[in-house]
Amino acid sequence: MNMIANLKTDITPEGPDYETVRKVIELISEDYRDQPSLETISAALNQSPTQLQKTFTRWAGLSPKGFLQAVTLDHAKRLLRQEELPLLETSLEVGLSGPGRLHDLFVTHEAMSPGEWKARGGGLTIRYGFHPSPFGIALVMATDRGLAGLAFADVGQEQPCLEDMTCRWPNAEYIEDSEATQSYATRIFQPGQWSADQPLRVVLIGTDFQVRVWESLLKIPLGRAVTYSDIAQDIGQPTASRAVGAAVGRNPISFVVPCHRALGKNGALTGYHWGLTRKRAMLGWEAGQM
DNA sequence: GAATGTCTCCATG
DNA sequence: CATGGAGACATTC
Repeated sequence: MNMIANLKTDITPEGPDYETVRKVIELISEDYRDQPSLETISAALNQSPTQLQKTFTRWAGLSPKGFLQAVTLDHAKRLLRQEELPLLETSLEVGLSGPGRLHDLFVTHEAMSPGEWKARGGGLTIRYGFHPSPFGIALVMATDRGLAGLAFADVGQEQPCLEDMTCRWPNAEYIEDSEATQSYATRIFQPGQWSADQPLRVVLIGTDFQVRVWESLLKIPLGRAVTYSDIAQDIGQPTASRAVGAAVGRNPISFVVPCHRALGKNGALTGYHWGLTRKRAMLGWEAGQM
């Protein structure tokens, strides 16, 4: 439990702001029919409209109104439709020089061998730590080869979140070491520190099929989105969209491997392992980074 | 648009 | 070999 005490001293204000933002997004997605005004929302959260506006904008880089805009079906469709650039064919190297990726987080990745996957994490040492993030509490997991896991939890839900992750590689050795994971957290959640010069090292641990799907996800730049069938196409199995969905859902490095940029063919968000609210939050937050 | 129902596909265990 | 899912599509309100 002392991990929670540590949170306060870590990067702020991004951590606490998310609680407010989360409630706003939740409220809006439940009552979207009534088009709740800023006043209604702030009253429900027991805050003044101006204060809410301020918190929200600090978090999102967007006004609540702009954020709402960014999370509508219309906008999602727009993200999907920008087909002028060769999207999934774009290699990381090509992306490096592309102006559209200037503000994206750059990643180099390696995949574990099938043998290593079969060992279910055996022989692997994984260090982990909880850190505040713009999307709630982030669980960061790293091997000496690089970032291996990134998960999210709401306050008080750290334990189930940790189990969700450790179950995936049951034979690994786990060491709580938030000092070791801190630099990853800082790097990932501060767009100012995203740079193409020093890409983030990432290790993909999964089945062959899953790894191919995750590699495909890594090619989606900030401000774009693809459908599950696009990905199926990209990995050469055009009819496997449903299996792709399952694989996307098992992505162990959420956010860094941008599974939130995978949408249904009609632009609907369709699902997210760490909660649809978080998926909305990520898409909205990213809209504010562009 | 949203909600509901049906059909199909394929990785996973 | 059974299973079921973060899909796709059609139909209806």
